[in-house]
Amino acid sequence: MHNKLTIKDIAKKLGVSVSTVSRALKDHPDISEKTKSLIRNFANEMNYRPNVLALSLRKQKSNTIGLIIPEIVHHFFSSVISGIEDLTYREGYNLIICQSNENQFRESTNLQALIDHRVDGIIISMSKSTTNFNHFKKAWEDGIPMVFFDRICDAIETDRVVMDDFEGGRLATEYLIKKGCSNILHLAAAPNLLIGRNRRDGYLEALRQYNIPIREKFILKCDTREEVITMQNHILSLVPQIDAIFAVNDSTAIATIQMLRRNGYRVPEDIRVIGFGDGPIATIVEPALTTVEQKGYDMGREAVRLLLQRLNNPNVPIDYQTRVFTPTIKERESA
Amino acid sequence: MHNKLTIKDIAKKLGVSVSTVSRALKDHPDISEKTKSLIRNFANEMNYRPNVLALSLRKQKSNTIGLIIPEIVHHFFSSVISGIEDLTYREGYNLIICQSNENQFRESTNLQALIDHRVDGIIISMSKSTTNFNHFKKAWEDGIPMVFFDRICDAIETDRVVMDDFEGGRLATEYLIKKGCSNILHLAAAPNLLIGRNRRDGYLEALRQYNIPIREKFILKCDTREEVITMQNHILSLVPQIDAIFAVNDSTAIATIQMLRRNGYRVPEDIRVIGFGDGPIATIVEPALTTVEQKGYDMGREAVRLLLQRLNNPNVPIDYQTRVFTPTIKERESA
DNA sequence: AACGTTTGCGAAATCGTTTTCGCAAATTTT
DNA sequence: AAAATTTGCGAAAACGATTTCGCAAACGTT
Repeated sequence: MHNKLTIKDIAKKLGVSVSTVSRALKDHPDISEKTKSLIRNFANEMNYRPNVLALSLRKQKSNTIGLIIPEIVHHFFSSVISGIEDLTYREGYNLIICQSNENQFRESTNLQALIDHRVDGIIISMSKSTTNFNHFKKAWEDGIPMVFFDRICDAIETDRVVMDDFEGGRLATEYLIKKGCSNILHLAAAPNLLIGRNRRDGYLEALRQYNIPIREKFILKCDTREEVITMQNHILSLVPQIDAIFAVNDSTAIATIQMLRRNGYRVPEDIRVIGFGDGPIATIVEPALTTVEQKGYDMGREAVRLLLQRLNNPNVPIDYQTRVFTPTIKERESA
Repeated sequence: MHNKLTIKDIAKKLGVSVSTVSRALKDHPDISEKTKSLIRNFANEMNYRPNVLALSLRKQKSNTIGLIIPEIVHHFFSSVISGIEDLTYREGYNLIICQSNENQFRESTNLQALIDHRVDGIIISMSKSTTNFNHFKKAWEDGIPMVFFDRICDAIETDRVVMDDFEGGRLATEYLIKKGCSNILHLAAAPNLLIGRNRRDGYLEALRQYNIPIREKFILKCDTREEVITMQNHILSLVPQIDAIFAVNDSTAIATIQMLRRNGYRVPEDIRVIGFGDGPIATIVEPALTTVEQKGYDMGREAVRLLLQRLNNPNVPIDYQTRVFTPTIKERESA
């Protein structure tokens, strides 16, 4: 088994040197057409395939890029992976994927493993639990090209691909205001999450823009389906005073819609609800969820593009770039 | 940049030979404790990391396994990836992921790329459009260990991890029958997909078991949300004669439920609907979808286990194994 | 003291490529 | 016809590790 044909075997079989075979297969001008076609035909016939490992070792380039992602089973992240995979495939790169499981230790191990594998570059979204950035710093000092996306690490300077969460929060809130709402409840994420803070700040900004007073009690920490259930009574107690809800993510928004309907409220007639982060669940709920669209696939592709730009110009120093994806409102029925 | 320290550098710096360094780092008994600790300390201090590429080339083993998956953005598949990633990580393997996008040509290219990379083994779920199996046959003849999961290729003998789709189909149909239904429409997959055939056969078996006549017109090729919309009129024309629907997957089931409700039917009172393949969308729809549970994460882990079993016993011939995951009904409200 | 055995290490081959350098033979130039 | 150039190819050194083989020095045995 695994009797892989090598360039050496071909050379022996054909009575030429390995250098000649190598050159013939690469169409080097030093080799005569006659020899070239002899070698090429034989190689094709025998289905010769070069050993990528040997090649990478020799060329000091593995044509592989690494990806560290907090969680694969997650619509946004899997969309990003898909975008990354599509582009790397087209460009002839391979993709090694690691999952940090939101765990700093594992993230650090993954990073080391990728570097050990001599990947040409790394794309990362940081784990939630990461508070120490030494592993990133070390990799950065090693000079390995990195692109952060979505959950960026601001302790080091790298290329970045991010959503404009602030603008997303502002847009969502503005959308509700333009529909005539002025008492808007915000179901927010935990305050230590940058993303959540930005969305909340966008919410606040929209209120300010339209001269709507900000009320602290209209901002609730509530960012999971479960939490909606736990906080049901609290939320319902506020409902008589509000005419819209902006939830920090879709599953919270959907859970809220369902909770409201079970309690006799109509969406969007009585209360408008808007979410954040367009996934497959948004189209399933009734009424279909109006939400802020997150373009995971495109962000993935952009991350690859930034990385390749660096890989293809290894000695040209390029300023670190940050690509910002401005979200758009995906209008459906709930708001 | 990228001034990676090699074993040669260490040898030179310490005035010993490369072989000594290599052996010292691997704790070979031929090396004296004194030399060992000298070398080890230096290596640690300088943060030496072996070059995996060189190692793989020398050892003829890359410690990498390849995965070809039809679509990453898909709850079942991303669960499988997660299970695969978790176990490969724990066992010290790396994972190269390719996405065939349900495209035979790309599947074949991916396979070749993985083989070129000298992965130690490959885990695959076949693309929907694959009708020619030569690429698999060639890989099989090359002797590269393969494990198929879910969408297996029955043209070649390999290890397999499958759902018992037949039993799933039978269970789902039986469930409906026991609820008192006897005119059950089956929305089926394309006939070239084994999975779809098995689910359909399970459906037929249940009907036979309960002496319910089989009617060809109650089996429709319709396995996507879009197709439900295209075939809406056809489906609605059958509705007066039926009391239940068994859909080959969840998104079809959900699209059907919504289509039915828009047309004035109540689920499950007028028509019961059951799906297949429990994902997050099943809990979102109203009424929540009763469906056949698919354990993607566990299947992924099992695929890795089968593969490792072969990789760890390279010369022990093991009979090809097929691991069958028997599904269970996840009872919710729609059936 | 002569011989055998162990200890500790180095030289060199190997894995499969690419690439620099060199060198005959063929060809062109003078 | 001699000199200069070009053509076509091979030898060998990388890339970074492991591993077989060999060999000197130190040690133990009679």
